[in-house]
Amino acid sequence: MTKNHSEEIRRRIQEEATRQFATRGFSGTSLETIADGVGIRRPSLLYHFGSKERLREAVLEELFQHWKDEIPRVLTAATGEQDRFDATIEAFLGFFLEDPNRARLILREALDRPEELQKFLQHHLTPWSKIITHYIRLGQRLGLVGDRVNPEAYVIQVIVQVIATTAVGYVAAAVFESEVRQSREAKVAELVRMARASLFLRPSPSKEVEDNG
Amino acid sequence: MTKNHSEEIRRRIQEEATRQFATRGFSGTSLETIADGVGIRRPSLLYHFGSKERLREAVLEELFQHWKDEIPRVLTAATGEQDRFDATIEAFLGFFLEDPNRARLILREALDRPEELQKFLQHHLTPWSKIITHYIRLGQRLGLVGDRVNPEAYVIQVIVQVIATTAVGYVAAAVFESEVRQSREAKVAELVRMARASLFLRPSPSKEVEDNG
DNA sequence: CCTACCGATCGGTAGG
DNA sequence: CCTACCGATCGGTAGG
Repeated sequence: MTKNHSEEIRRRIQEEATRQFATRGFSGTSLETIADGVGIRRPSLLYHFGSKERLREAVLEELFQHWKDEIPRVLTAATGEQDRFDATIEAFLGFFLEDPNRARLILREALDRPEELQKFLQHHLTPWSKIITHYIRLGQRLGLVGDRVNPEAYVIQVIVQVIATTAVGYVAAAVFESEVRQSREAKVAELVRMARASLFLRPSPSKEVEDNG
Repeated sequence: MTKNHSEEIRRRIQEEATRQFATRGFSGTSLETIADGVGIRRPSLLYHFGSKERLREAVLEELFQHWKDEIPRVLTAATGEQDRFDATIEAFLGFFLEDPNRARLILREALDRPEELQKFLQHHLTPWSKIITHYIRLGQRLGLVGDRVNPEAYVIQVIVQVIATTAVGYVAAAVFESEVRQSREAKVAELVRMARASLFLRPSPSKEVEDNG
């Protein structure tokens, strides 16, 4: 009884905190405005999360856990080279498009606490990024991927690109007047086109391509 | 005499504020720590810049002015298609590589005050970004640039990529262990390679290419 | 350029 | 889950 209600209010606090931390930043958000958003008083919030710092940790932990759960589901799915590329980048993009605040939180962590984010990336993402570079090198041996591609640097660039575009891409779009301003879909489509065109040697190979003589 | 000294201390305050705003954010920085960094007291700082908000405006104005001055110098220089591409992206990248805090400040503005940044981009960058898309369309007519390139979306993606990579690229590099971690140069080289490979149809055309029959 | 001081807001605690 | 209260820190002002 009490427990269900307590978990529910905890969830609502964490949800509100996620939104406010993402849009105004950690130091730009006060516990007062979070409590207001939930409809309770600040000391009540502090009963559920002992301190502002603990609330921040809970928000990030949920985000990272969600991300970690998503990765293996994606990488183990697809089969062919092109297939694998499509599935990976679409799932990766989809995760952040589903809620751009995820990308904003990560970008803010990269700016505010770079060392801590690096530790998380190193411990939880390294095995998976190594798998991706392994497949890129396989593609190079098969003659599908250009030799001038630097697999590690390529993966880093795509990660940065996906997160930055979903977080603040709409702001950058203001370099054009509204008549030609690009929709979110157009920007995402161009991102995928660029990632693909700068990886594969041929524009859109069929799945059976195996002979490169 | 007094004026020279006053201008000098103003410069030092602005410099220190630029560094602290970029690394800790506007709301994460107190006037006290800025004054400390300069070696004066907070009320003395407030004599030069009437308020924290005015200091922020001065910091951003300097950055934006510097950027605006740089653009025409670059775009009017180069001649050929490939030349123009190299000169533009190198100068654009160089501006942020020279001081990554510039990229961090812009990224923070995009997160903290998106509407204001959009206004700046719209008023001061639109003419120049239109020139770039004009040249991309010229390249498409000449058969040098692929038809599937969306000129506006491409420009937006490259802008986002350059700023995000120079601001926080080194953090993302932690997805690999230190043995294979990429140097700044490797990441920048890959960024340029990706931008080029996803724009031009042929890998590295010679400069004299003008006949597309 | 300083010291001294201001009200407002911050995160957090006591006690119920 | 609340009211009442805490010290610390915030940006900013007075006055010299």
